[in-house]
Amino acid sequence: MQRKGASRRRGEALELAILEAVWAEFSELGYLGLTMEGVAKRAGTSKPVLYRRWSTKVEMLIACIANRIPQAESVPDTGSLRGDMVALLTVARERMSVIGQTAMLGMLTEVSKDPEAREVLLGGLANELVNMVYQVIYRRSIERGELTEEQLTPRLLRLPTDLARNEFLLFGTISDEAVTSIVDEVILPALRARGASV
Amino acid sequence: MQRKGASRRRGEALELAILEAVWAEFSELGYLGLTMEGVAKRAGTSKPVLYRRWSTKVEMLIACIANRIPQAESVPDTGSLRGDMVALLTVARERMSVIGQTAMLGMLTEVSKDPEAREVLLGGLANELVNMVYQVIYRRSIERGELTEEQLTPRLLRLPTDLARNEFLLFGTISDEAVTSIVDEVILPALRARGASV
DNA sequence: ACTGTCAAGATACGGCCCGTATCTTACGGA
DNA sequence: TCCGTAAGATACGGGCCGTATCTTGACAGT
Repeated sequence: MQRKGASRRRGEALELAILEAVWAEFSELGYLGLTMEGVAKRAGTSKPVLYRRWSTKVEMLIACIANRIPQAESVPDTGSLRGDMVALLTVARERMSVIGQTAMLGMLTEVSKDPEAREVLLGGLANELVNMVYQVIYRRSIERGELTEEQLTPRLLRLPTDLARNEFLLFGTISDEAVTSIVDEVILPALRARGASV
Repeated sequence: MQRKGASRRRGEALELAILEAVWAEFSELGYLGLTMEGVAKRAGTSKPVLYRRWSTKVEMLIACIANRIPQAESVPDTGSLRGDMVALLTVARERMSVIGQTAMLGMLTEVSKDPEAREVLLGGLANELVNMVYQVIYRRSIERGELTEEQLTPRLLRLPTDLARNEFLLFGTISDEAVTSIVDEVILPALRARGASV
């Protein structure tokens, strides 16, 4: 289409240019306004080039986001479980804000038909946070002697991320008040009742 | 379009026939397959008739669901907070299953642009369950002397519904295991840590 | 019974985007 | 240099959108 004088791109250079265009379109028009045609035009390429790589818009967007949010930044060691947890939820909020409410809902929608795709999505983005809960925050707390391994369950590991996600899917944002009430009224009490001294 | 010999419907009779058609289309084709054109054809009417009532597909579906799920059945009194809570989550699961994962995501998507519409959706369907938590389950528990009013917070009232919704939005279903782990590892412990004897 | 009003119902339209098929053309490796 | 492969352009049928227009039936008031 465009790029008349330029040389023909291939491989990774092309792919990055496309993902760049995906992000630009997504940022300007939002998830609903994101179209294959628009991306192709913006990237100076054509639809078949996109469909050779991704078969749906969401798949493409997931690739784009995975490319933009490579690694989760670590959570600072605040010295207390409460502080760490607040910091984690803040990180979660920022990561979700980058994606946006509509896009998250859209991804879940696409992925709801295909359990395998769900694994990719949840395993890739959400589990990163869940793992951080377990491998960083709770581990620090165990080392401080506040928790024991046995007091933790898979459900408790998921809990912070689940509540943050729910809040974000409903309201498109996570207020400071939401963060503190989640931590102080749910997470910490649930741990205490299992014997933790947090 | 169709209904050649029949008399022309008006008002409520027409409206109910349309909502019937919405439900039929939705059940057969799912949320993504639901279209204004399809509904119009199935109801034996035409698109303008639909657009005179609802401006979007979701708005129409919400009206349909509100019509189909009028009142929440009450939760049986099992004699214990744990039993009541399990029963509530089971009711929540059934209500959500009727709607379906994709439709719930779709509704949230449409509603994400319009805070006012969100109030309608959440206030109408979700709050029904939240109110049941407060006005039925917790109240019974308070009467049994297990809880006091002061131990409850808005966040704790929302908690059961929030966790159920999150589970359903992610997986499209709420397993028995999910129900019990939510109750036994999160909700009850969180209450106990605040002084409840449940 | 007559008539005016209003919504039902039918149809058609431009538009957007989908997903794919086809063809030419450039790149890059052997 | 030649050849395979993928880029890039284009065109297509199709579906659904949302709206404008028109006719016709139902109902109410007199």
